[in-house]
Amino acid sequence: MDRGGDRAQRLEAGVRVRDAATVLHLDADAFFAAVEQRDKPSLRGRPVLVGGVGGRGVVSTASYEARRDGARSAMPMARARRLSPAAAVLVPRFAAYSAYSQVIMGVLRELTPAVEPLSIDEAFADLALAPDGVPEPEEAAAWLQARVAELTGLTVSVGVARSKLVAKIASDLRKPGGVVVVRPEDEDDVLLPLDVRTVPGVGPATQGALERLGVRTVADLRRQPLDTLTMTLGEAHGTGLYLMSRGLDDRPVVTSTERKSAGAERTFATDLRGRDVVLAAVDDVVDEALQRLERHGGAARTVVAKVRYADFSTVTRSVTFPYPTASDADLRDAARRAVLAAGVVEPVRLLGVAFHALSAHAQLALDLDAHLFDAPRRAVVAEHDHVSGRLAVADPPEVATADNRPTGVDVTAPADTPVDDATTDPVTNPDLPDVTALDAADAADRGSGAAVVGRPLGPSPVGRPLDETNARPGLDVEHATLGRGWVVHVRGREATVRFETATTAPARSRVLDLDADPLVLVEPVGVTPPSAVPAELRPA
DNA sequence: TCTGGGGTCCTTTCTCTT
DNA sequence: TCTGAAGAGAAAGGACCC
Repeated sequence: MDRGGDRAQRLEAGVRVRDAATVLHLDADAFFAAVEQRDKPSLRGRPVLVGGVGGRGVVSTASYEARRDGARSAMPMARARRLSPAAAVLVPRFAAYSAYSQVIMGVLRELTPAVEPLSIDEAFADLALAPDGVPEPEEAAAWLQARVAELTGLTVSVGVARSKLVAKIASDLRKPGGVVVVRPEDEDDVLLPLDVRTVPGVGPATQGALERLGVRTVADLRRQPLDTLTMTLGEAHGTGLYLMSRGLDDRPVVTSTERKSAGAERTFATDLRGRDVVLAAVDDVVDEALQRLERHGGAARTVVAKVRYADFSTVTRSVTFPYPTASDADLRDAARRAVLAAGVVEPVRLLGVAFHALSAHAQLALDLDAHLFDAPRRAVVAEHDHVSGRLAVADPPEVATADNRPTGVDVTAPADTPVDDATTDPVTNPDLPDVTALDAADAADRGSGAAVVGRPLGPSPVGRPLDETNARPGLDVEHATLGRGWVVHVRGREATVRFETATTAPARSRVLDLDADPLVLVEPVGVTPPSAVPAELRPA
């Protein structure tokens, strides 16, 4: 027997799939948009786009009404708005989604303690570990949907199968609000006709590679020899797809996973020019990244900077400490040096900072370190030159400057860089109105009643008075006498607001003079079960 | 049409050590 | 002292997911 076939046989024999459909996958339908429609009654039944509202924003979630117009996730927001001109365009409110998510995960845990959240709106659950015996898949799914609807007013789609792979595919087959149970004997009927793109892990690049092999469906994929797939897609991906095409997936439902990295990145409305402007922006991004790091252990050993230039090319550079550190100053300094190592001479579109090799405790910087390490608390900047293939390692300066920089890295700003970039750039100077974004907002507002205001938000504005600089469409606000509502649009000192919540009737928008009627930005109210809505306001 | 932001995982290339 | 092989670890880039 040929070695490839032998290997494939061993591989298949090593996978132990279950013999019954006990893996459940739950997926909340159009989650962000659905939560917005719950919390904003005037948007129910209307197209809603949630995502970045600046000139470079993309759609995170489109409601089903907006999808009917052709809007999709990951689509540039500008295009989505052209396709769905009546859509309300809102910024994401993660605090609200997180509250709804916790309720949904809690419902799953009523069913079984073995719940693996995949993201804010998706989870696996192992029905085989249900405390009171394994439930029938259809009954479990129906109960889940009813309970989630009762507590949140949202719909979820559910797939149940004997593996994560098939359960996840199944939950996607009858969205929204569907239940698909695939029993082992029916698996091939479901899997084989599917487009290979529906297999998790097959994105545009893999699809293109498979297309060149003549593979379009899962059935086509199954006909490919293992060696062909591993040579085309690499060892891990190739063997993974070989097994997936046969429904061979024995990954267990894992209830806890360790966070591997934490970071932040920001795309600027206008490309940044000049070293000082870039470094100032790095500090803002580092602040956000440090906040996230704090929530996930607080210490990291590696700092990775990402720089995306105007032409969309992306460069990453990293700095690794001899041991994990929780020192904000050290981590910030490392991030600045890594960004400089990436080079900042061209216009910068995006800056990112991520911390890797996380740990709960930073090692103490003992005097001993001075003996163990030539320079304690000093990291190494490694500059990997992919053209020459050589790695230049330099002892970086304590504080990087244009004259005092890692070897072989040109971080000098162009001589003609204006010194007042920070004061002319609307991104770094929030005092300047973003005229383009506001004009676009007006246009959207006329069509939709919901609007767009530009510029990224700084630190959390909750608790601050609403004004033109911190206003974003969809954010929650409160008025002393009119109560809670949400921002439609702010121009100058004039705010358009709808005073409505999940428990009120839809409200007309009201225009307020912020000097006479100040509004305060507030946290989302949380999850309101439909039963809390007065009976006369509930939909028939 | 013009491409977000949070992540995970994999592959390739290289260095260092034994 | 030099050379080569093997393995571990780091760095960078890329694909993918939601």
